[in-house]
Amino acid sequence: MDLFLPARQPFLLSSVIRSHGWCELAPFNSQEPYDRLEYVLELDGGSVVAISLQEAPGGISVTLDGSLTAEEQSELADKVAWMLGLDMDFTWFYEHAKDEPKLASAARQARGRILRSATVFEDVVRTILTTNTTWSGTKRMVKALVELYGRAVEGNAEKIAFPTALHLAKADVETLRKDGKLGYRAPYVLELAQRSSSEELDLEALKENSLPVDEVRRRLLALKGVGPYAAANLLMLLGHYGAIPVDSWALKMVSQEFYSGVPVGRKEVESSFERWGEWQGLAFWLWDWS
DNA sequence: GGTAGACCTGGACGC
DNA sequence: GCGTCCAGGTCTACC
Repeated sequence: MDLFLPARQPFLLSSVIRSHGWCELAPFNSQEPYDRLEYVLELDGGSVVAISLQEAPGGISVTLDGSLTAEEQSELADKVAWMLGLDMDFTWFYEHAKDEPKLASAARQARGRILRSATVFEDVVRTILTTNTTWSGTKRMVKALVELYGRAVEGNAEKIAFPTALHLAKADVETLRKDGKLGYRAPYVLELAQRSSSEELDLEALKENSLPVDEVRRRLLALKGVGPYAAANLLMLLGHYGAIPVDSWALKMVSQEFYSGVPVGRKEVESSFERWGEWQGLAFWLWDWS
Protein backbone atom coordinates (compact mmCIF):
# COMPACT_ATOMS: atom_id res chain seq x y z
CA MET A 1 0.00 0.00 0.00
CA ASP A 2 1.00 3.65 -0.48
CA LEU A 3 0.49 6.76 1.62
CA PHE A 4 1.12 10.36 0.62
CA LEU A 5 2.28 12.90 3.20
CA PRO A 6 2.54 16.62 2.38
CA ALA A 7 5.72 18.54 3.29
CA ARG A 8 6.16 22.23 4.00
CA GLN A 9 8.22 23.63 1.14
CA PRO A 10 11.04 23.84 0.37
CA PHE A 11 11.66 20.16 0.99
CA LEU A 12 14.25 17.72 -0.40
CA LEU A 13 14.26 14.16 0.87
CA SER A 14 17.91 13.67 -0.13
CA SER A 15 18.91 16.61 2.09
CA VAL A 16 17.18 15.03 5.07
CA ILE A 17 18.82 11.66 4.41
CA ARG A 18 22.27 13.27 4.07
CA SER A 19 21.75 15.48 7.14
CA HIS A 20 23.87 13.17 9.31
CA GLY A 21 24.93 9.57 9.71
CA TRP A 22 21.67 8.07 10.97
CA CYS A 23 20.90 6.73 7.48
CA GLU A 24 23.91 4.39 7.87
CA LEU A 25 22.60 2.92 11.13
CA ALA A 26 20.24 -0.06 11.29
CA PRO A 27 17.38 -0.28 10.58
CA PHE A 28 17.78 2.70 8.24
CA ASN A 29 19.05 1.99 4.76
CA SER A 30 19.84 4.40 1.94
CA GLN A 31 22.36 4.42 -0.89
CA GLU A 32 23.69 7.01 -3.32
CA PRO A 33 22.07 9.15 -4.66
CA TYR A 34 20.01 9.09 -1.46
CA ASP A 35 16.66 9.54 -3.17
CA ARG A 36 15.03 6.69 -1.25
CA LEU A 37 15.06 5.84 2.45
CA GLU A 38 14.17 2.45 3.88
CA TYR A 39 13.36 1.89 7.53
CA VAL A 40 11.73 -0.72 9.75
CA LEU A 41 9.59 0.23 12.71
CA GLU A 42 7.38 -1.39 15.28
CA LEU A 43 3.99 0.26 15.71
CA ASP A 44 2.39 0.69 19.13
CA GLY A 45 0.10 -2.26 18.54
CA GLY A 46 3.04 -4.58 17.84
CA SER A 47 2.95 -4.72 14.03
CA VAL A 48 6.40 -4.47 12.48
CA VAL A 49 6.49 -2.76 9.09
CA ALA A 50 9.23 -2.13 6.54
CA ILE A 51 8.68 1.14 4.74
CA SER A 52 10.24 2.82 1.75
CA LEU A 53 10.13 6.62 1.48
CA GLN A 54 10.45 8.54 -1.75
CA GLU A 55 9.91 12.14 -2.69
CA ALA A 56 6.64 12.90 -4.47
CA PRO A 57 5.31 16.24 -5.76
CA GLY A 58 4.59 18.34 -2.68
CA GLY A 59 5.68 15.72 -0.19
CA ILE A 60 6.56 12.12 0.44
CA SER A 61 5.25 8.76 -0.67
CA VAL A 62 5.39 5.92 1.86
CA THR A 63 5.33 2.40 0.44
CA LEU A 64 4.97 -0.84 2.36
CA ASP A 65 3.95 -4.42 1.72
CA GLY A 66 0.55 -5.48 3.00
CA SER A 67 -2.08 -3.28 4.57
CA LEU A 68 -2.67 -1.39 7.81
CA THR A 69 -5.73 -0.47 9.80
CA ALA A 70 -6.83 3.17 9.73
CA GLU A 71 -5.39 3.59 13.22
CA GLU A 72 -2.05 2.10 12.16
CA GLN A 73 -1.96 4.32 9.06
CA SER A 74 -2.49 7.37 11.22
CA GLU A 75 0.29 6.34 13.61
CA LEU A 76 2.65 5.60 10.72
CA ALA A 77 1.90 8.97 9.11
CA ASP A 78 2.61 10.79 12.39
CA LYS A 79 5.89 8.92 12.87
CA VAL A 80 7.15 9.51 9.32
CA ALA A 81 6.19 13.19 9.54
CA TRP A 82 8.21 13.43 12.76
CA MET A 83 11.20 11.53 11.34
CA LEU A 84 11.48 13.83 8.33
CA GLY A 85 10.32 17.05 10.03
CA LEU A 86 7.78 17.51 7.26
CA ASP A 87 6.15 20.53 8.91
CA MET A 88 9.31 22.35 10.00
CA ASP A 89 9.71 26.00 9.02
CA PHE A 90 13.16 27.40 8.20
CA THR A 91 12.08 30.75 6.73
CA TRP A 92 14.04 32.90 9.21
CA PHE A 93 17.19 30.84 8.87
CA TYR A 94 17.15 30.75 5.07
CA GLU A 95 16.51 34.49 4.92
CA HIS A 96 19.62 35.20 6.99
CA ALA A 97 21.78 32.38 5.63
CA LYS A 98 21.59 33.65 2.08
CA ASP A 99 23.97 36.50 2.99
CA GLU A 100 26.57 34.12 4.48
CA PRO A 101 28.66 32.41 1.77
CA LYS A 102 29.42 29.49 4.11
CA LEU A 103 25.70 28.78 4.43
CA ALA A 104 24.60 29.74 0.94
CA SER A 105 23.73 26.18 -0.01
CA ALA A 106 21.32 25.77 2.92
CA ALA A 107 18.24 27.36 1.32
CA ARG A 108 19.15 26.22 -2.17
CA GLN A 109 19.23 22.58 -1.04
CA ALA A 110 16.48 22.89 1.56
CA ARG A 111 18.88 21.82 4.31
CA GLY A 112 17.98 22.06 7.99
CA ARG A 113 15.81 19.06 8.72
CA ILE A 114 17.80 16.40 10.55
CA LEU A 115 16.80 12.78 10.11
CA ARG A 116 15.19 11.41 13.27
CA SER A 117 14.26 7.95 14.43
CA ALA A 118 10.60 7.11 14.96
CA THR A 119 10.89 7.54 18.72
CA VAL A 120 12.91 9.78 21.03
CA PHE A 121 13.94 6.64 22.91
CA GLU A 122 15.62 5.30 19.77
CA ASP A 123 17.43 8.59 19.16
CA VAL A 124 18.67 8.78 22.75
CA VAL A 125 20.05 5.23 22.57
CA ARG A 126 21.72 5.93 19.22
CA THR A 127 23.24 9.14 20.58
CA ILE A 128 24.64 7.41 23.67
CA LEU A 129 26.20 4.88 21.29
CA THR A 130 27.97 7.68 19.39
CA THR A 131 29.81 8.87 22.49
CA ASN A 132 33.38 7.95 23.27
CA THR A 133 33.74 5.65 20.29
CA THR A 134 34.39 5.66 16.56
CA TRP A 135 31.66 5.77 13.93
CA SER A 136 32.38 2.16 13.01
CA GLY A 137 31.91 1.29 16.68
CA THR A 138 28.54 3.05 16.74
CA LYS A 139 27.40 1.14 13.64
CA ARG A 140 28.49 -2.14 15.18
CA MET A 141 26.70 -1.48 18.48
CA VAL A 142 23.44 -0.38 16.84
CA LYS A 143 23.47 -3.37 14.49
CA ALA A 144 24.03 -5.72 17.43
CA LEU A 145 21.14 -4.18 19.40
CA VAL A 146 18.79 -4.54 16.43
CA GLU A 147 19.79 -8.14 15.78
CA LEU A 148 19.68 -9.16 19.43
CA TYR A 149 16.49 -7.44 20.57
CA GLY A 150 14.58 -6.08 17.57
CA ARG A 151 11.46 -7.72 16.16
CA ALA A 152 11.35 -8.71 12.49
CA VAL A 153 8.64 -8.17 9.92
CA GLU A 154 6.42 -11.23 9.76
CA GLY A 155 7.76 -13.49 7.01
CA ASN A 156 10.93 -11.46 6.49
CA ALA A 157 13.60 -12.15 9.07
CA GLU A 158 15.99 -9.68 7.46
CA LYS A 159 13.81 -6.65 8.10
CA ILE A 160 14.24 -5.95 11.80
CA ALA A 161 13.05 -2.92 13.72
CA PHE A 162 15.05 -1.09 16.36
CA PRO A 163 14.11 -2.64 19.71
CA THR A 164 11.46 -0.81 21.68
CA ALA A 165 12.14 0.22 25.27
CA LEU A 166 9.91 -2.65 26.35
CA HIS A 167 11.98 -5.27 24.51
CA LEU A 168 15.30 -3.76 25.54
CA ALA A 169 14.21 -3.54 29.18
CA LYS A 170 14.21 -7.35 29.27
CA ALA A 171 17.89 -7.52 28.29
CA ASP A 172 20.58 -8.29 30.83
CA VAL A 173 23.53 -6.04 31.27
CA GLU A 174 26.16 -8.70 30.62
CA THR A 175 24.66 -9.67 27.24
CA LEU A 176 24.47 -6.01 26.30
CA ARG A 177 28.04 -5.52 27.42
CA LYS A 178 29.54 -8.55 25.67
CA ASP A 179 27.28 -9.57 22.76
CA GLY A 180 26.01 -6.07 22.14
CA LYS A 181 29.57 -4.71 22.43
CA LEU A 182 28.22 -1.77 24.41
CA GLY A 183 30.94 -2.01 27.05
CA TYR A 184 30.50 0.47 29.90
CA ARG A 185 27.44 1.97 28.10
CA ALA A 186 25.42 -1.21 28.75
CA PRO A 187 24.02 -0.17 32.15
CA TYR A 188 23.13 3.30 30.80
CA VAL A 189 21.10 1.85 27.91
CA LEU A 190 19.47 -0.78 30.11
CA GLU A 191 18.44 1.77 32.73
CA LEU A 192 17.07 4.04 30.01
CA ALA A 193 15.01 1.19 28.56
CA GLN A 194 13.69 0.10 31.94
CA ARG A 195 12.68 3.64 32.95
CA SER A 196 11.18 4.38 29.52
CA SER A 197 9.11 1.23 29.50
CA SER A 198 7.65 2.08 32.90
CA GLU A 199 5.64 5.15 33.82
CA GLU A 200 8.75 6.73 35.29
CA LEU A 201 10.20 8.39 32.18
CA ASP A 202 8.29 9.80 29.22
CA LEU A 203 10.90 10.57 26.58
CA GLU A 204 8.29 10.99 23.85
CA ALA A 205 6.95 14.04 25.73
CA LEU A 206 10.15 15.80 24.65
CA LYS A 207 8.66 16.03 21.16
CA GLU A 208 6.27 18.69 22.47
CA ASN A 209 7.64 22.01 21.26
CA SER A 210 5.73 23.82 24.00
CA LEU A 211 8.39 22.70 26.50
CA PRO A 212 11.02 25.38 27.22
CA VAL A 213 14.37 24.43 25.73
CA ASP A 214 16.11 24.73 29.12
CA GLU A 215 13.68 22.20 30.56
CA VAL A 216 14.32 19.81 27.67
CA ARG A 217 18.08 20.17 28.18
CA ARG A 218 17.71 19.61 31.92
CA ARG A 219 15.74 16.41 31.36
CA LEU A 220 18.25 15.13 28.81
CA LEU A 221 21.26 15.84 31.04
CA ALA A 222 19.54 13.91 33.84
CA LEU A 223 19.81 10.73 31.74
CA LYS A 224 22.79 8.49 32.53
CA GLY A 225 25.20 8.54 29.61
CA VAL A 226 23.98 11.88 28.29
CA GLY A 227 26.44 14.73 28.84
CA PRO A 228 26.76 18.16 27.23
CA TYR A 229 27.65 16.87 23.76
CA ALA A 230 24.91 14.22 23.64
CA ALA A 231 22.32 16.65 25.03
CA ALA A 232 23.15 19.27 22.38
CA ASN A 233 22.97 16.62 19.67
CA LEU A 234 19.57 15.48 20.95
CA LEU A 235 18.30 19.05 21.22
CA MET A 236 19.09 19.48 17.52
CA LEU A 237 17.21 16.25 16.76
CA LEU A 238 14.27 17.54 18.77
CA GLY A 239 14.18 20.72 16.69
CA HIS A 240 15.94 23.07 19.15
CA TYR A 241 18.81 24.56 17.15
CA GLY A 242 20.27 26.85 19.80
CA ALA A 243 22.96 24.48 21.11
CA ILE A 244 26.13 23.27 19.39
CA PRO A 245 27.20 19.66 19.91
CA VAL A 246 30.82 20.31 20.83
CA ASP A 247 32.91 17.20 20.30
CA SER A 248 36.56 16.74 19.34
CA TRP A 249 35.71 17.23 15.66
CA ALA A 250 33.96 20.54 16.40
CA LEU A 251 36.97 21.79 18.36
CA LYS A 252 39.26 20.89 15.50
CA MET A 253 37.14 22.48 12.78
CA VAL A 254 36.53 25.73 14.68
CA SER A 255 40.23 25.94 15.53
CA GLN A 256 41.14 25.69 11.83
CA GLU A 257 38.31 27.90 10.55
CA PHE A 258 38.41 30.81 13.00
CA TYR A 259 41.58 30.57 15.11
CA SER A 260 44.35 29.71 12.61
CA GLY A 261 44.83 26.27 14.12
CA VAL A 262 45.28 27.47 17.72
CA PRO A 263 43.60 24.94 20.06
CA VAL A 264 40.15 26.10 21.25
CA GLY A 265 37.56 25.10 23.84
CA ARG A 266 33.79 25.04 24.10
CA LYS A 267 33.55 28.82 24.67
CA GLU A 268 35.35 29.63 21.43
CA VAL A 269 33.11 27.25 19.46
CA GLU A 270 30.00 28.86 20.89
CA SER A 271 31.20 32.45 20.44
CA SER A 272 32.05 31.72 16.78
CA PHE A 273 28.35 31.10 16.08
CA GLU A 274 26.82 33.38 18.72
CA ARG A 275 25.30 35.76 16.14
CA TRP A 276 23.00 32.99 14.94
CA GLY A 277 21.18 32.97 18.26
CA GLU A 278 18.62 30.22 18.54
CA TRP A 279 19.82 28.88 15.17
CA GLN A 280 23.51 28.66 16.08
CA GLY A 281 23.49 24.88 16.28
CA LEU A 282 22.13 24.66 12.76
CA ALA A 283 24.56 27.27 11.44
CA PHE A 284 27.38 25.18 12.89
CA TRP A 285 25.87 21.99 11.49
CA LEU A 286 25.47 23.32 7.94
CA TRP A 287 28.65 25.40 7.82
CA ASP A 288 30.78 24.80 4.74
CA TRP A 289 34.02 23.81 6.48
CA SER A 290 35.89 23.29 3.23
C1' DG B 1 32.53 24.89 39.78
C1' DG B 2 36.60 22.70 38.04
C1' DT B 3 39.64 18.65 37.43
C1' DA B 4 41.68 13.89 37.29
C1' DG B 5 41.08 9.26 36.51
C1' DA B 6 38.32 5.36 35.07
C1' DC B 7 35.31 3.35 31.77
C1' DC B 8 35.63 0.09 26.91
C1' DT B 9 36.76 -0.84 22.30
C1' DG B 10 38.99 -0.75 17.86
C1' DG B 11 42.57 0.84 15.17
C1' DA B 12 47.27 2.34 14.42
C1' DC B 13 51.79 1.40 15.25
C1' DG B 14 56.17 -0.86 16.49
C1' DC B 15 58.44 -5.02 17.30
C1' DG C 1 50.82 -12.27 15.82
C1' DC C 2 51.37 -9.72 19.95
C1' DG C 3 51.70 -5.79 23.03
C1' DT C 4 51.22 -0.86 23.67
C1' DC C 5 49.23 3.48 22.98
C1' DC C 6 45.60 6.57 21.76
C1' DA C 7 41.00 8.57 20.62
C1' DG C 8 36.33 9.10 21.65
C1' DG C 9 32.40 11.71 25.89
C1' DT C 10 30.61 10.86 30.43
C1' DC C 11 30.60 9.65 35.27
C1' DT C 12 32.31 9.89 39.85
C1' DA C 13 35.18 11.31 43.44
C1' DC C 14 37.71 14.80 45.09
C1' DC C 15 39.38 19.50 45.92
